[in-house]
Amino acid sequence: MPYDPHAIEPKWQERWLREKTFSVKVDRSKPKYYVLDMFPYPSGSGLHVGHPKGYTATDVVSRWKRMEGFNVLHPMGWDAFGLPAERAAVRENLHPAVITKRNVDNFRKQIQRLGFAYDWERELSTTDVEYYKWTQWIFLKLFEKGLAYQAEVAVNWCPALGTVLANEEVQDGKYVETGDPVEKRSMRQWMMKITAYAERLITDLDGLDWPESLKEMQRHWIGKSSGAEVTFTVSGAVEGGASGAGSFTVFTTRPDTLFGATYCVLAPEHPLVASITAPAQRAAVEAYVAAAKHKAERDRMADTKEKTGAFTGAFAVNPATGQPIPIWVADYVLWGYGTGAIMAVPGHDERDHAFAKAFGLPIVQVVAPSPGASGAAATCDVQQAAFVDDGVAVNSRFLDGKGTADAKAAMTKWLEEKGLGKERVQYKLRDWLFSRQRYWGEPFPVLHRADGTTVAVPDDQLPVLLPPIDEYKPTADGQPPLARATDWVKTTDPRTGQPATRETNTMPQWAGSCWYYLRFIDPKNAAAPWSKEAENYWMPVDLYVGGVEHAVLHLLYARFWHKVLYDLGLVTTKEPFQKLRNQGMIVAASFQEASGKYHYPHDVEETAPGSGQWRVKATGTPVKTQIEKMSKSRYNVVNPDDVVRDYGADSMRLYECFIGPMEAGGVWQTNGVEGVYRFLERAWRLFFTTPKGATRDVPNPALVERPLDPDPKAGEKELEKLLHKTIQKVTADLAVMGFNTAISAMMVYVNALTGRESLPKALLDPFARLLAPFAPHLAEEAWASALGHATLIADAPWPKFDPALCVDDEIEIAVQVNGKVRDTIKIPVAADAAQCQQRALASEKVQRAMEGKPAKKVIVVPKKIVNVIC
RNA sequence: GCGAGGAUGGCGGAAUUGGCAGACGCGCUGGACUUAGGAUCCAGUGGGGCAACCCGUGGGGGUUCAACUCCCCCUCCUCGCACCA
Repeated sequence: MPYDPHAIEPKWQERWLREKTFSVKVDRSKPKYYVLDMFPYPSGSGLHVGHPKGYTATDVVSRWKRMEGFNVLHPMGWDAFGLPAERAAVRENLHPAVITKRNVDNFRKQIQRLGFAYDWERELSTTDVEYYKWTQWIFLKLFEKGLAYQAEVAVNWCPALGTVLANEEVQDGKYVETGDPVEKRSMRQWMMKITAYAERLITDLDGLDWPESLKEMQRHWIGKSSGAEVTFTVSGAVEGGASGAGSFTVFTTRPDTLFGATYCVLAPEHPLVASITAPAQRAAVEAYVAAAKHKAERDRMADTKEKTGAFTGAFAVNPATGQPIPIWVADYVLWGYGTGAIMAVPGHDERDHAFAKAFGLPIVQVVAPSPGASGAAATCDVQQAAFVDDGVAVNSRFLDGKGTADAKAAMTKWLEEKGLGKERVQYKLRDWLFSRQRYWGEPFPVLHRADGTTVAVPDDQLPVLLPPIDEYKPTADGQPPLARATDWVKTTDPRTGQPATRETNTMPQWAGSCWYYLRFIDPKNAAAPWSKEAENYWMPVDLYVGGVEHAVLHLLYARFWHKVLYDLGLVTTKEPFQKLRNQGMIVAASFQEASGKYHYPHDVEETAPGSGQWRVKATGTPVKTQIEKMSKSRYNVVNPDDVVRDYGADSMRLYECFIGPMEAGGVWQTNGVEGVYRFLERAWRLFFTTPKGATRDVPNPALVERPLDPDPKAGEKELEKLLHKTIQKVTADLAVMGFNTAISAMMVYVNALTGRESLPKALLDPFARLLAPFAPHLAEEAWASALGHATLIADAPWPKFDPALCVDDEIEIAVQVNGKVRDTIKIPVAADAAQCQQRALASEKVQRAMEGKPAKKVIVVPKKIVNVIC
């Protein structure tokens, strides 16, 4: 029986588990390496081949680092709170914990089948009481610092579900999953003051080894902009008599254009709107504000082309010109950003320009193109289009002639001197809405006392357990599910004996994932979330791998909590994840009829090989093929269990690596799995053979314990060089996670060894170790049964290469004539330029290409190329 | 609209960062072994041409002895963000 993954894989997996091979402890005698996967949400549908792409990458790295002598921490756990389990609980009438356990067991089994080197002793779930106890504890740290607070905020409320929804879950005023209508409602919610950390969340990005695009996304999300705030007083001289009381402040990044501010706009939610609106305008303004209220914020942002608004009848004084300018209400000004009010400079802002055009407001030019400008930056007709580039101030009295940067500074200084404004930095980032009206999440460890104050549950009474309830639905009067546990809700404050009620909101799913990487370093600690010793040794995470979909939310929330913990002296690193890489998404072909109906890949066939035309096998209906994201509804999900069943875990792992660069994603193709499977078979046959008539493989008799044959004709010295080059290549590729090219190099090596009559073990022993991080089961089997080692290859040292053996004595270089390759010549690697030139010119092909003309110039790049110019 | 990334054989992808484009794998073609092959092994495989050669890295221009790689312009694709003042 040839290579049979099923005969060897379970055996080694059991042994790794039994011997706790990958369980690690703090060991100061070794350098540490902490490799972390973004832990999964254990869904009911199980793993698909996309998950293990990242897991395989981290596993290869952790096995390699381990062989390099590092003490490698590589844990796995479950981000298991969340809505899907709660919905399934309602559907199946089971407790969400039961559903969760079922899903976790399934995920664990699926993951273990792939032979990952996880320290399963550290497994955790965010739903474990011993885990969420500490999530609550950390929450209280934030609460005590004033970073967790309650506020009335506008939320997306879905009456049908009885819960608030995240912005991403709402589209066109409907819940994306069910289509139930969603309305805006003002509710008391828990908020996290992440905005207090905005500046540090931006600056500390600089020191991180993360994809630049991802850092950029976070910077944009935080959205820092510098400018000034300017105070406008409402002028009393209004026709119809709106009282001139009040003033408002605007934020602008272009204080230099203040002279061009020809009107102001308040957001519909701005409190001043009601008080300044003139009687004659009242009906129109109120109608406009009411209409704006009904538009979801997302919709409001969606149609940016049509500008709408209403004139309040009031005027403000432009502090620079002293002139009254009208105050409008318009929904293009957002209440949630800046001050909810703007000064409009239609000459130099596209939105203001569009609005001014729509309502016939004056447009004034206050910036002219710089003298040296060209192209778009040089043309300027502000009546036609806003000029938004930097330039030179005009029509701006004391600013005239100043460049934009100077003008900004001068105007800001002027405003400060007059007490009319000041410099200001503004962030797009808003505080984090931290509560959900759901059951399956961490209860807030707080008590609302009868006197209206909210206090922390004392540390020694943590955890606040999720109470059992009869139904996982909101109450009839719209309270969250936890309100059903009336005995639990009603309690007393242990410090004062005062009656109190418990919080019925729960924390969002992000809470548990904000600190799991810290629990992994000391998961069984009952006295503290983690020990100082463990934190000191293991942190920070050296390599964190996950999907880009967490680019902002999870990674920003976790960084925020980490910084709070840092300020509290609970962690010693400013940032949790030093190096981060994204794995690409795996997609697959799907097959769809013209009617839109999808078919499984095994239900369709190609009309003729290579035709690219496909049809349904049973009916002959033509289907179109397309490459799409894997999803159940598209019938194109590939389950890793099936791949393991057909080809084994090692092939699955290898294909995940070989499909392309790790961060690039790729198309899943069964043929590709067959390709790596064949490679493993060839590798296997170097170590084992099946004797005639035998059912079991025996060590390959060609494997011999002897020194390499020095005779060049034997070719073994050449193979030794190839071995060292392969070690060099694979090692270098691992360092940059270039798994696909590392495997390619190993394929070349195996192809070179294949078919040889005699195989000195010196050529195979290091190769088995190279292969071990990628195909650990096969490597262990070869290591033990064919090479005769008693210890695990997982503990073997990583092979070293001899740089001297990585260079050839003689190399082939190309010879060009006038830039075209005409010949290749073999020269000693040490040949100098003169020798190269001489050898090149001696070539017959080169001579012919030169057509008898003399060489005008010869460029020689040693070890690379010779180019003869004639 | 803004930002980032990308475009290389029939397909997935390589290319030491300016030095023989297409490593490796899939697919395909031919052959060997076979009762058989959808197993295995060997050979071939960017396009054109009998050939010498010519043409080829999305398109156009440029720099250079030499460009997938650097510069300018354009097209298309993917992913973010999107009235953020």
